[in-house]
Amino acid sequence: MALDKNFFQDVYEVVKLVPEGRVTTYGAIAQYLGLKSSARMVGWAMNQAHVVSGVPAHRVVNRNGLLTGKHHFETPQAMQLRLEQEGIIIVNDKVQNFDTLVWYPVKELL
DNA sequence: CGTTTGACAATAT
DNA sequence: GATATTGCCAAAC
Repeated sequence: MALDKNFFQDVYEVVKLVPEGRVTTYGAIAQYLGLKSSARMVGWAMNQAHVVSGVPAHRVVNRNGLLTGKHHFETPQAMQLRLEQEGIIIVNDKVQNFDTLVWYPVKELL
């Protein structure tokens, strides 16, 4: 984890730690980094995520379980497609069983 | 160098 | 319950 200096780097590491078939939220990541409501920075970081390889940004959704950032993917369908590929059911751009699939780094890695 | 905005979230009205 | 406001940090303008 190592919060060197790059906020983004930490975000990427946490996202990489997300288990397959599982999703996380911006707030969860922000919380894990010690912040409380700077989920926007996480979103910012994800904007750069497409530049970095190995960052499963498709596993990051908003606290509502909605695929808000699908538009930032190669194709808007890529996000939903990848999630479904991992066994996650997406309906109307929303993660089904989100409560069960959500993965909190603070809680799991603690 | 000051202002705006961004893949959000939590609180307040 | 839904809309409006605030917080947070960094990058783009």
